[in-house]
Amino acid sequence: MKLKDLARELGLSLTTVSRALNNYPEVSDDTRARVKRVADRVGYQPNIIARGLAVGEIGAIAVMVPKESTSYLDPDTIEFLVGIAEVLAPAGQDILLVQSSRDESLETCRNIIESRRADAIIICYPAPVDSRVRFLADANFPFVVYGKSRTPVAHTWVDIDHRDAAFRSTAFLFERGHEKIAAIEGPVQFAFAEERMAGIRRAFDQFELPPCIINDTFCDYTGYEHTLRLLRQASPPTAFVYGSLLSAIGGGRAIRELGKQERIAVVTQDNGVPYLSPKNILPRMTMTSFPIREAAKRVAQQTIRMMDVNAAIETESWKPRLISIAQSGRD
Amino acid sequence: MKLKDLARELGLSLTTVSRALNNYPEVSDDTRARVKRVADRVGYQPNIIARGLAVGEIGAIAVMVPKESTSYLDPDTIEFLVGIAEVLAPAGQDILLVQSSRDESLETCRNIIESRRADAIIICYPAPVDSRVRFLADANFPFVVYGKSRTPVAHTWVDIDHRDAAFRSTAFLFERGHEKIAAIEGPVQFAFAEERMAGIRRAFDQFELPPCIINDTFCDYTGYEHTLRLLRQASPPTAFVYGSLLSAIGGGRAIRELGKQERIAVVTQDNGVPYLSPKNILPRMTMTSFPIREAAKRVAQQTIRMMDVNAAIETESWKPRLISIAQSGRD
DNA sequence: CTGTTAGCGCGTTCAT
DNA sequence: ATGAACGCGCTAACAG
Repeated sequence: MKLKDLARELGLSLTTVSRALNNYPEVSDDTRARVKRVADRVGYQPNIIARGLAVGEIGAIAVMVPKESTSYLDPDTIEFLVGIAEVLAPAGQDILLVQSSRDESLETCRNIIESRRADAIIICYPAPVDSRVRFLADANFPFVVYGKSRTPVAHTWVDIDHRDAAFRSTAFLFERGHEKIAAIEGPVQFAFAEERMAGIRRAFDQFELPPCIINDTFCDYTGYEHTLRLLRQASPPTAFVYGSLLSAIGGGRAIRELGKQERIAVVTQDNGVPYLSPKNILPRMTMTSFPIREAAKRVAQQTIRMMDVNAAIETESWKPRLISIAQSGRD
Repeated sequence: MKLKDLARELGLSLTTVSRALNNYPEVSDDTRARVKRVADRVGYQPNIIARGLAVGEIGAIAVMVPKESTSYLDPDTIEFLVGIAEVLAPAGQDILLVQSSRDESLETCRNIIESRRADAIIICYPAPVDSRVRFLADANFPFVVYGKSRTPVAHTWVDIDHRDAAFRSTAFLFERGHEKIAAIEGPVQFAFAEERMAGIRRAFDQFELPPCIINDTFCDYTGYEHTLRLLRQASPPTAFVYGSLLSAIGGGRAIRELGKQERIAVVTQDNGVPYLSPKNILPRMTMTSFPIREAAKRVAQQTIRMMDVNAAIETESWKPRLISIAQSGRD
């Protein structure tokens, strides 16, 4: 069923039918009513491609999430996607899920905008300096970044204040008398990892101690292995900071295995993933917490806003709550 | 940069350039080479929409996943999506992520095919009798279902043998002397839940005991609450079967809280989600295991196959492994 | 208020 | 081997 068929059935011209369906003001109310009624009855659906070609929009937004060869869509990324979907679906925008590894990300990005596969792009977890940002800004293509990068181009982004969160996490432990603290953080190829490291370093500087930071993929076994290794050292840490609950879970396992769960303090970043409840984890952990789903909603709203031709650039930084848990430690 | 621009740049006609890029046999080799070289240099990308309009294909496959009001994309669904993406991305097919609740799913489905938003549809977790199956089959639209439903229409599907897995899980416990077994299973609106219940009932029948099955959303707190409630009964179960690791995690927490982790046996279904490692869970659990990511890959391959006009209908059922863990129990 | 006409960018017959 | 012309289904100027 195409527009032409519908027009023939109604005895109207193609144009009038189109206008009636798209709520143009110049069609009479009863014509519009009649058109819509019949369209509804015969189940007419406009061909989205033809419409896209005519209007120059496709009704979809691409979400670029990182793909590393050994990795998977982690729970945080998923929660992010869920938040995006919650805003975009009611807005009638489809989501184009695009995974791309670091070195092909610019190419993928180009591909999306030149083939007009999407009307806007959301970049999730940018690199410290991300080539896509300049490219998209130059191309004047609507985009929003989830993550504060150092890319020297004005652009709209939303992020959690990772630097502040990491600083407070570390300081929290220092203030409780810990002197040997280890941080298990994410890969340096991501901006947020850099931000967290800056916060952690500041805390170490302030308490005049040399930093101990490890960077690796966030997942159970990396958290486990690094923690185990560190705890087996001659003078092991008495406290750990984890950049992700995933690593913290693995780290917690290592701590339990060594029977140290009463003597090691832990602070972790928590993104509020419902099924990764810290309640299940031992040892108990203090956390900096911000629901990534809410951040994602803001990203989506900003993206819709940026699709307006003369939208201004905005940035948003959200501070996580510190949820202090009575736990073991040196004090 | 459009085809016309490229043609002008090359001093060739639009047609020839198009044919050269699409590997038509009638263009001379050096013309083709020259065209491709220049296209590559100037970064020409065909407009996917215009191409779609001309060819009648859009280069995207819709994945319909259930959305329940209180719920989120759970880890299993995500792993499923990852598997889909692993196959579809290299095949040059985009993924259109579509969440829809049960009662609007048929409408959403219609919408997708009538507006030609996608070239094929993947249905994830069908209802026991799913209206979309008949609709898509009637419309002769390519689709594959992840999940064995009772819909009386021949169609291509891929699934894990849930009935067998659930039967073996339950029988495993009976054989170890348990007589009071409770099953925490998924919502009956999904076909897989029905399948699992059939398997569980068969085990109960075989051992001539009345079944105890609870149906609820799979998540931490439902697992927790049902388990807690049951364990506080007058004569509580000595063993639990969980349809999902998510519920099992919550259930395990309830068991630990009551200090019964040495006396309760647990069997769970495990979909091989990397970050939900059962290694972190107490009490230890026996599991029926099958990587949902692998199943998803099969689904994606089947979908690509079904996009061929005269593809035959195929069905695949995969048996999970039973991974027996030495654990507490009555024996 | 309604209809006619011209694109949107590409693939593809039909000529040459 | 190459090009001109048409159509995919729809929207948007431009008439009337």
